[in-house]
Amino acid sequence: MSADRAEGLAKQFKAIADPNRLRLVSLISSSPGNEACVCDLTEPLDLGQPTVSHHLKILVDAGILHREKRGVWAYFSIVPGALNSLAGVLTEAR
Amino acid sequence: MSADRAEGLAKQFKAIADPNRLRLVSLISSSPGNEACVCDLTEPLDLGQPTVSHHLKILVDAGILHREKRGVWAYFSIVPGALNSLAGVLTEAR
DNA sequence: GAGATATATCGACGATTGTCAATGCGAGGG
DNA sequence: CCCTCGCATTGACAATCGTCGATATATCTC
Repeated sequence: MSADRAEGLAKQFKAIADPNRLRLVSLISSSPGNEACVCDLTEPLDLGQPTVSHHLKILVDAGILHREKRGVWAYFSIVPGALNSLAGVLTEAR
Repeated sequence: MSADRAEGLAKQFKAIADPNRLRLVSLISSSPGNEACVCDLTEPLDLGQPTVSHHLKILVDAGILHREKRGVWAYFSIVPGALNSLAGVLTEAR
């Protein structure tokens, strides 16, 4: 594996290598419509709103979550295939 | 997902969420016999021996690598199923 | 336009991480 | 027994990370 590819993959794995971000992904994927806004995510994680917003930004920057603003709310959903792509790296490197 | 489960999974993802550790896993899996010792891994990564040893320890502690000492050498191999288990978390949380 | 609400950004702080140089440790060979 | 070789551990350092309080921005309502 090249150093450049390893760098890119590491950034994506770093994005999900945090307990609160793992729970964010899990919460969003199990939400109605497969999407959720920040106000739905602060309470179950017991974190402040700026912290949740920060974690969501990291997941969006890594290409794992999609952000769509509708009115005052920002709805986050999982980018189709993003997690499968990461999973593929692990299964083929066996 | 419970906070405890998220904590445990995050530790495993953290172990592979580093470019040099991703390359270590890749190097070991593509080595003859699916194993390698530290001296085979320092040069391709361009890192010092203590640093490589440190990264390998993190991967062993996370249950991803297996360490077997034969004589003076320490041979590292990938724990069967460890990466598949992690990949499964990503595919089912979609 | 004034106020309320949802979210993003900023600045700061302690905690963790990746790396290295130096050193310790165990196994073999002479 | 001493010396060498492969590896692990320690201590230190800068860099990054997770979290929070304060503040800014944007959108809706009245």
